[in-house]
Amino acid sequence: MGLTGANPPEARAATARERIDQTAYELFSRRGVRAVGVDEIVARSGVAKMTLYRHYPSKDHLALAFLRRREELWTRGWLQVEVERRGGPAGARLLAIFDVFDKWFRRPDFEGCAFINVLLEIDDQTHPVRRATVAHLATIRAFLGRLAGEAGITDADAFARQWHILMKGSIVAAGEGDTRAARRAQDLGRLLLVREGVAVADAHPATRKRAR
Amino acid sequence: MGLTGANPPEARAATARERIDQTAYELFSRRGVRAVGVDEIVARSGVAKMTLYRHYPSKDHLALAFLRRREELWTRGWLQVEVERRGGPAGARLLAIFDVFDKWFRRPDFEGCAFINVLLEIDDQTHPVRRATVAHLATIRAFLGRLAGEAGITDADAFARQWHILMKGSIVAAGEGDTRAARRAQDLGRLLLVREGVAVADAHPATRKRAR
DNA sequence: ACATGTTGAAAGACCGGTCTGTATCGACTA
DNA sequence: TAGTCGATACAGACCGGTCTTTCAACATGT
Repeated sequence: MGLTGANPPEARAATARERIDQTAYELFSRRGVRAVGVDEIVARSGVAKMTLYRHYPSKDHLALAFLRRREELWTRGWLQVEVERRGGPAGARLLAIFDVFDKWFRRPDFEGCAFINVLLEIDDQTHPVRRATVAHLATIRAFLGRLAGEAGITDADAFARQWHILMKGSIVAAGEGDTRAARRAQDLGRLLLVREGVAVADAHPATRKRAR
Repeated sequence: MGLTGANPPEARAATARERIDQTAYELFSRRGVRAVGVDEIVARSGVAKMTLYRHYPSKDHLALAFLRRREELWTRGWLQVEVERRGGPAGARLLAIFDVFDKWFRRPDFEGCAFINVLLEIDDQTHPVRRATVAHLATIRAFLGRLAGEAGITDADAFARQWHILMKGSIVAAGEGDTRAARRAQDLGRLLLVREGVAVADAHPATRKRAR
């Protein structure tokens, strides 16, 4: 059939597909799924339109692939790696999420959370792309639940949902232009950890509130 | 010139404009600005397209008018009224925000926060519609700052920004489908009020955490 | 009271552009 | 020679925005 060659068996196909995936990642991450047309993806990736539609039967399928890639690169490959790299007890790693966010929010090309962006731009609750964003957000919450369990918190799911509210709220605030949003959410997170009986180091002196 | 009649001087014009405004409000609130076309607004409001474009020179102007109306009806006419109606000290009214949100989140036609929705669907930071959403969100924060001042909190702006993070985070969580998001955020808010030295009533027994 | 003129609004055709998705064709290559 | 890919044109729908036609309500002159 000649489908698999000798040297680059699917290297050429992977090359074209990878160019599509990477371009879609960059554009969808920043501007959402609806606001970016396939023509722009085709033009920027230097690929034929038919090539795109041979790899993905529709734009929605490409959007789903983008969300999977976003989880792979952002959630797992960046957020979780950066947090775990900082090590320490689980409580410290939970707080470290907002250290990572702080750097993220200050990047001039801050693009926001693609899962939230896509979630809010699709009204239809049954749309598969919207459902996928909900699932990917649940993946993030599962990571939080794991850390909560490690920290000895009994109701890890409730804790993870509260922590996730802090994360999502700070991301929207950063989108509004508040570059200190991560520190504000971290301060709230510290209060929650203390209430849950998790040992927590003091805040950095510069941002520490006066002692009660 | 006959521009102003006797009985309905501009009553007919106001009727047409009001139908446009109301239809735009319903559609934009739920689906955002980009996803709704002017043709649909024209069709659903039973108005001629030219009538719309005589009142608003462009769709963006209609979007700006919608955001103003949203602040008038939602922020001032609903949220602030419902919160103030519950009365009590400022701390209790801050917590009451999440009582109001709790009812809101449980409504089957929950539509989310239009300001957040529009904010996230426009990438261009200089776009006037996007800037308007930022301003309208600041209006909400000003309300929070007023309550914080009443509660005797020194840095009312920082407090308002933290409280707003809780509100926005819970709204996104509700959009994901978490109907308990308001209670989770309220619990975090209570921790913040206590830390700030504001007297706070205990949580409702049903949702109260075991005593520390 | 009646004819006349003005005006706002509804209906809908229309314009150029963009959307997703398809079809075609030519070049290159294994 | 078969199969992939890029380039391009195209189809059909929809986008924001403009324009024309038609009609009904009103103001005015006599």
